[in-house]
Amino acid sequence: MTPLRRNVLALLVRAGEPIKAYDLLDQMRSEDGSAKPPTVYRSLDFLMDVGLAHKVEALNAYIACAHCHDKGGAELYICGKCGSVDERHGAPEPRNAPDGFETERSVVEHYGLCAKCR
Amino acid sequence: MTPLRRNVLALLVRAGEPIKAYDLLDQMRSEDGSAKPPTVYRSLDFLMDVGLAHKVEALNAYIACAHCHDKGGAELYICGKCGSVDERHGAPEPRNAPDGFETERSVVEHYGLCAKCR
DNA sequence: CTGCGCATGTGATATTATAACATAACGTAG
DNA sequence: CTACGTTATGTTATAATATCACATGCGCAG
Ligand SMILES: [Zn+2]
Ligand SMILES: [Zn+2]
Ligand SMILES: [Zn+2]
Ligand SMILES: [Zn+2]
Repeated sequence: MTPLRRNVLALLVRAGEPIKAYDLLDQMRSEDGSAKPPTVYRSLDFLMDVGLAHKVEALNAYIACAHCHDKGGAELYICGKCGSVDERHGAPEPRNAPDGFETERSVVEHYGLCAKCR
Repeated sequence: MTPLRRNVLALLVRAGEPIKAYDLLDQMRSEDGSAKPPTVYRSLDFLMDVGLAHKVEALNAYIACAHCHDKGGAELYICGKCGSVDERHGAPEPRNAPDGFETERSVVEHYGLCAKCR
Protein backbone atom coordinates (compact mmCIF):
# COMPACT_ATOMS: atom_id res chain seq x y z
CA MET A 1 0.00 0.00 0.00
CA THR A 2 1.82 3.02 -1.28
CA PRO A 3 1.03 6.64 -0.38
CA LEU A 4 -0.59 7.17 -3.75
CA ARG A 5 -2.90 4.23 -3.37
CA ARG A 6 -3.66 5.10 0.21
CA ASN A 7 -4.57 8.56 -0.90
CA VAL A 8 -6.96 7.28 -3.55
CA LEU A 9 -8.55 4.98 -1.03
CA ALA A 10 -8.90 7.88 1.40
CA LEU A 11 -10.66 9.92 -1.26
CA LEU A 12 -13.02 7.05 -1.99
CA VAL A 13 -13.81 6.67 1.67
CA ARG A 14 -14.25 10.38 2.13
CA ALA A 15 -16.66 10.54 -0.81
CA GLY A 16 -18.91 8.04 0.90
CA GLU A 17 -20.77 7.41 -2.31
CA PRO A 18 -19.92 6.30 -5.81
CA ILE A 19 -17.39 8.67 -7.29
CA LYS A 20 -16.22 8.95 -10.88
CA ALA A 21 -12.63 8.40 -11.84
CA TYR A 22 -12.27 11.90 -13.24
CA ASP A 23 -13.80 13.46 -10.14
CA LEU A 24 -11.21 11.62 -8.11
CA LEU A 25 -8.64 12.88 -10.53
CA ASP A 26 -9.79 16.46 -10.04
CA GLN A 27 -9.49 16.11 -6.30
CA MET A 28 -6.03 14.65 -6.63
CA ARG A 29 -4.99 17.41 -8.94
CA SER A 30 -6.14 20.07 -6.54
CA GLU A 31 -3.53 18.79 -4.09
CA ASP A 32 -0.87 17.35 -6.28
CA GLY A 33 -1.22 18.89 -9.68
CA SER A 34 0.61 16.13 -11.48
CA ALA A 35 -2.10 13.48 -11.39
CA LYS A 36 -3.21 12.09 -14.71
CA PRO A 37 -5.76 9.48 -15.76
CA PRO A 38 -3.43 6.47 -15.56
CA THR A 39 -2.53 7.48 -12.02
CA VAL A 40 -6.06 7.14 -10.81
CA TYR A 41 -7.02 4.15 -12.93
CA ARG A 42 -3.99 2.20 -11.79
CA SER A 43 -4.73 2.90 -8.18
CA LEU A 44 -8.35 1.93 -8.64
CA ASP A 45 -7.32 -1.28 -10.34
CA PHE A 46 -5.03 -2.10 -7.48
CA LEU A 47 -7.66 -1.35 -4.86
CA MET A 48 -10.20 -3.46 -6.68
CA ASP A 49 -7.71 -6.32 -7.00
CA VAL A 50 -7.14 -6.39 -3.29
CA GLY A 51 -10.83 -5.97 -2.51
CA LEU A 52 -10.74 -2.47 -1.07
CA ALA A 53 -12.87 -0.94 -3.78
CA HIS A 54 -15.60 -1.84 -6.21
CA LYS A 55 -16.68 -0.46 -9.49
CA VAL A 56 -20.35 0.35 -9.77
CA GLU A 57 -20.73 -0.86 -13.33
CA ALA A 58 -23.91 0.87 -14.30
CA LEU A 59 -22.64 4.23 -13.05
CA ASN A 60 -19.03 4.00 -14.16
CA ALA A 61 -18.15 4.96 -10.62
CA TYR A 62 -16.15 3.56 -7.75
CA ILE A 63 -16.68 2.99 -4.06
CA ALA A 64 -14.55 1.95 -1.14
CA CYS A 65 -15.28 -1.41 0.42
CA ALA A 66 -14.77 -2.29 4.04
CA HIS A 67 -16.35 -5.71 3.80
CA CYS A 68 -15.10 -9.21 3.76
CA HIS A 69 -15.81 -10.96 0.52
CA ASP A 70 -14.80 -14.45 1.48
CA LYS A 71 -18.31 -15.66 1.03
CA GLY A 72 -19.08 -14.10 -2.31
CA GLY A 73 -19.45 -10.99 -4.31
CA ALA A 74 -20.92 -7.68 -3.39
CA GLU A 75 -24.54 -6.79 -3.77
CA LEU A 76 -25.17 -3.08 -4.05
CA TYR A 77 -28.33 -1.16 -3.24
CA ILE A 78 -28.04 2.25 -4.80
CA CYS A 79 -30.46 5.06 -4.15
CA GLY A 80 -31.11 7.11 -7.24
CA LYS A 81 -32.14 10.11 -5.22
CA CYS A 82 -29.54 10.59 -2.51
CA GLY A 83 -26.80 8.50 -4.07
CA SER A 84 -26.24 6.36 -1.02
CA VAL A 85 -25.01 2.83 -1.51
CA ASP A 86 -25.73 0.02 0.87
CA GLU A 87 -23.40 -2.89 0.29
CA ARG A 88 -24.43 -6.38 1.29
CA HIS A 89 -22.83 -9.66 0.64
CA GLY A 90 -23.06 -13.33 0.94
CA ALA A 91 -24.99 -12.86 -2.26
CA PRO A 92 -26.52 -16.24 -2.83
CA GLU A 93 -25.64 -18.68 -5.53
CA PRO A 94 -27.40 -17.89 -8.72
CA ARG A 95 -30.32 -20.28 -8.77
CA ASN A 96 -31.22 -19.79 -12.38
CA ALA A 97 -27.80 -20.60 -13.67
CA PRO A 98 -27.65 -22.60 -16.86
CA ASP A 99 -26.55 -26.16 -16.38
CA GLY A 100 -22.82 -26.37 -16.01
CA PHE A 101 -22.17 -22.66 -15.90
CA GLU A 102 -19.28 -21.82 -13.62
CA THR A 103 -19.55 -18.31 -12.23
CA GLU A 104 -16.31 -16.48 -11.52
CA ARG A 105 -17.60 -13.03 -10.79
CA SER A 106 -21.02 -11.50 -10.39
CA VAL A 107 -22.26 -7.97 -10.83
CA VAL A 108 -25.35 -7.33 -8.76
CA GLU A 109 -26.64 -3.78 -8.53
CA HIS A 110 -30.09 -2.73 -7.45
CA TYR A 111 -31.26 0.76 -8.28
CA GLY A 112 -34.16 2.37 -6.52
CA LEU A 113 -35.02 4.46 -3.50
CA CYS A 114 -33.60 4.03 -0.05
CA ALA A 115 -35.86 4.06 2.98
CA LYS A 116 -35.17 7.74 3.68
CA CYS A 117 -35.92 8.88 0.16
CA ARG A 118 -39.15 7.03 -0.49
CA MET B 1 -40.88 0.34 -35.06
CA THR B 2 -39.18 2.26 -37.83
CA PRO B 3 -36.86 0.76 -40.45
CA LEU B 4 -33.84 2.19 -38.70
CA ARG B 5 -34.76 0.65 -35.39
CA ARG B 6 -35.69 -2.62 -36.99
CA ASN B 7 -32.33 -2.66 -38.69
CA VAL B 8 -30.48 -2.11 -35.42
CA LEU B 9 -32.50 -4.86 -33.80
CA ALA B 10 -31.70 -7.16 -36.70
CA LEU B 11 -28.00 -6.48 -36.29
CA LEU B 12 -28.24 -7.21 -32.57
CA VAL B 13 -30.02 -10.46 -33.25
CA ARG B 14 -27.60 -11.42 -35.98
CA ALA B 15 -24.64 -10.77 -33.68
CA GLY B 16 -26.00 -13.33 -31.23
CA GLU B 17 -23.70 -12.06 -28.54
CA PRO B 18 -23.00 -8.76 -26.85
CA ILE B 19 -22.01 -6.20 -29.41
CA LYS B 20 -20.52 -2.75 -28.89
CA ALA B 21 -22.29 0.36 -30.05
CA TYR B 22 -19.44 1.35 -32.34
CA ASP B 23 -19.27 -2.11 -33.87
CA LEU B 24 -22.95 -1.80 -34.66
CA LEU B 25 -22.20 1.59 -36.08
CA ASP B 26 -19.50 0.17 -38.32
CA GLN B 27 -21.89 -2.44 -39.64
CA MET B 28 -24.53 0.18 -40.28
CA ARG B 29 -22.04 2.38 -42.05
CA SER B 30 -20.99 -0.42 -44.35
CA GLU B 31 -24.53 -0.44 -45.71
CA ASP B 32 -25.73 3.06 -45.20
CA GLY B 33 -22.72 5.29 -44.91
CA SER B 34 -24.54 8.07 -43.12
CA ALA B 35 -24.87 6.46 -39.72
CA LYS B 36 -23.38 8.34 -36.81
CA PRO B 37 -23.15 7.70 -33.07
CA PRO B 38 -26.45 9.31 -32.11
CA THR B 39 -28.17 7.18 -34.70
CA VAL B 40 -27.18 3.96 -33.03
CA TYR B 41 -27.46 5.18 -29.46
CA ARG B 42 -30.97 6.47 -30.05
CA SER B 43 -32.06 3.21 -31.56
CA LEU B 44 -30.52 1.28 -28.72
CA ASP B 45 -32.26 3.52 -26.21
CA PHE B 46 -35.55 2.91 -27.93
CA LEU B 47 -35.05 -0.85 -28.07
CA MET B 48 -34.10 -0.93 -24.41
CA ASP B 49 -37.13 1.19 -23.50
CA VAL B 50 -39.48 -1.25 -25.17
CA GLY B 51 -37.65 -4.27 -23.80
CA LEU B 52 -36.17 -5.60 -27.02
CA ALA B 53 -32.58 -5.08 -25.98
CA HIS B 54 -30.41 -4.93 -22.91
CA LYS B 55 -27.18 -3.30 -22.10
CA VAL B 56 -24.54 -5.55 -20.62
CA GLU B 57 -23.24 -3.03 -18.16
CA ALA B 58 -19.89 -4.52 -17.37
CA LEU B 59 -19.04 -4.92 -21.05
CA ASN B 60 -20.53 -1.71 -22.40
CA ALA B 61 -22.24 -3.87 -24.97
CA TYR B 62 -25.77 -4.60 -26.07
CA ILE B 63 -27.83 -7.69 -26.76
CA ALA B 64 -31.21 -8.41 -28.25
CA CYS B 65 -33.85 -9.77 -25.92
CA ALA B 66 -36.62 -12.12 -26.91
CA HIS B 67 -37.91 -12.65 -23.41
CA CYS B 68 -40.85 -11.48 -21.47
CA HIS B 69 -39.88 -9.34 -18.54
CA ASP B 70 -43.22 -9.09 -16.82
CA LYS B 71 -41.89 -10.92 -13.84
CA GLY B 72 -38.69 -9.03 -13.33
CA GLY B 73 -35.38 -8.05 -14.72
CA ALA B 74 -32.93 -10.01 -16.73
CA GLU B 75 -30.23 -12.18 -15.29
CA LEU B 76 -27.31 -12.71 -17.63
CA TYR B 77 -24.81 -15.55 -17.66
CA ILE B 78 -21.90 -14.48 -19.78
CA CYS B 79 -19.13 -16.80 -20.84
CA GLY B 80 -15.78 -15.07 -20.83
CA LYS B 81 -14.33 -17.54 -23.30
CA CYS B 82 -16.85 -17.90 -26.11
CA GLY B 83 -18.84 -14.75 -25.43
CA SER B 84 -22.18 -16.50 -25.28
CA VAL B 85 -24.88 -15.02 -23.12
CA ASP B 86 -27.62 -17.03 -21.53
CA GLU B 87 -30.44 -14.84 -20.39
CA ARG B 88 -32.73 -15.92 -17.61
CA HIS B 89 -35.36 -14.08 -15.76
CA GLY B 90 -37.79 -14.12 -13.01
CA ALA B 91 -34.73 -12.99 -11.12
CA PRO B 92 -35.81 -13.19 -7.52
CA GLU B 93 -36.47 -10.27 -5.30
CA PRO B 94 -33.32 -9.17 -3.59
CA ARG B 95 -33.33 -10.99 -0.29
CA ASN B 96 -30.62 -8.96 1.32
CA ALA B 97 -32.25 -5.66 0.59
CA PRO B 98 -31.87 -3.02 3.26
CA ASP B 99 -35.05 -2.34 5.17
CA GLY B 100 -37.38 -0.16 3.18
CA PHE B 101 -35.35 -0.13 0.00
CA GLU B 102 -37.55 -0.04 -3.07
CA THR B 103 -35.87 -1.55 -6.09
CA GLU B 104 -36.77 -0.12 -9.48
CA ARG B 105 -34.23 -1.79 -11.66
CA SER B 106 -31.64 -4.49 -11.12
CA VAL B 107 -28.44 -5.28 -12.94
CA VAL B 108 -27.49 -8.92 -12.56
CA GLU B 109 -24.60 -10.23 -14.60
CA HIS B 110 -22.67 -13.40 -13.94
CA TYR B 111 -19.30 -13.86 -15.60
CA GLY B 112 -17.65 -17.20 -15.93
CA LEU B 113 -17.44 -20.21 -18.19
CA CYS B 114 -20.33 -21.84 -19.94
CA ALA B 115 -20.74 -25.60 -19.91
CA LYS B 116 -19.08 -26.00 -23.30
CA CYS B 117 -16.04 -23.94 -22.40
CA ARG B 118 -15.21 -25.41 -19.05
C1' DC C 1 27.70 -1.40 -8.44
C1' DT C 2 24.44 -3.79 -11.58
C1' DG C 3 20.35 -5.68 -12.92
C1' DC C 4 15.65 -6.58 -12.09
C1' DG C 5 10.81 -5.81 -10.71
C1' DC C 6 7.41 -2.80 -9.56
C1' DA C 7 5.32 1.74 -8.99
C1' DT C 8 4.82 6.10 -10.93
C1' DG C 9 5.20 10.05 -14.42
C1' DT C 10 3.94 11.71 -18.87
C1' DG C 11 2.01 12.43 -23.42
C1' DA C 12 -0.85 10.65 -26.55
C1' DT C 13 -4.75 8.17 -28.03
C1' DA C 14 -8.73 4.94 -27.98
C1' DT C 15 -13.40 4.03 -26.65
C1' DT C 16 -17.96 5.13 -25.15
C1' DA C 17 -21.64 8.42 -25.03
C1' DT C 18 -24.17 12.83 -25.30
C1' DA C 19 -25.27 17.87 -26.50
C1' DA C 20 -27.10 20.97 -29.58
C1' DC C 21 -29.27 22.29 -33.39
C1' DA C 22 -31.16 21.35 -38.18
C1' DT C 23 -34.17 18.74 -41.16
C1' DA C 24 -37.59 15.46 -42.40
C1' DA C 25 -41.77 12.69 -41.90
C1' DC C 26 -46.33 12.23 -40.46
C1' DG C 27 -50.76 12.92 -38.58
C1' DT C 28 -54.43 16.09 -37.46
C1' DA C 29 -57.12 20.52 -36.78
C1' DG C 30 -58.84 24.13 -39.27
C1' DC D 1 -54.85 21.63 -48.92
C1' DT D 2 -52.22 24.10 -45.28
C1' DA D 3 -50.49 25.06 -40.89
C1' DC D 4 -48.99 23.18 -36.99
C1' DG D 5 -47.30 19.94 -33.35
C1' DT D 6 -44.95 15.83 -32.50
C1' DT D 7 -41.68 12.31 -33.24
C1' DA D 8 -37.76 10.53 -35.72
C1' DT D 9 -33.59 11.26 -38.03
C1' DG D 10 -29.40 13.85 -39.80
C1' DT D 11 -25.23 16.34 -38.66
C1' DT D 12 -21.49 18.52 -36.24
C1' DA D 13 -19.14 18.81 -32.39
C1' DT D 14 -17.71 17.59 -27.90
C1' DA D 15 -17.87 15.31 -23.35
C1' DA D 16 -16.80 11.49 -20.48
C1' DT D 17 -14.47 7.21 -19.69
C1' DA D 18 -10.41 4.40 -20.20
C1' DT D 19 -6.01 2.59 -22.05
C1' DC D 20 -1.41 2.45 -24.48
C1' DA D 21 3.39 3.20 -24.79
C1' DC D 22 7.39 4.64 -23.19
C1' DA D 23 10.31 7.10 -19.69
C1' DT D 24 11.77 7.59 -14.94
C1' DG D 25 12.49 6.49 -10.16
C1' DC D 26 13.09 3.43 -6.32
C1' DG D 27 14.17 -0.64 -3.49
C1' DC D 28 16.41 -4.81 -3.21
C1' DA D 29 18.97 -9.37 -4.60
C1' DG D 30 23.13 -10.87 -6.38
ZN1 LIG E 1 -17.26 -5.02 -1.01
ZN1 LIG F 1 -31.84 7.83 -0.78
ZN1 LIG G 1 -34.40 -9.69 -21.63
ZN1 LIG H 1 -18.39 -20.48 -23.48
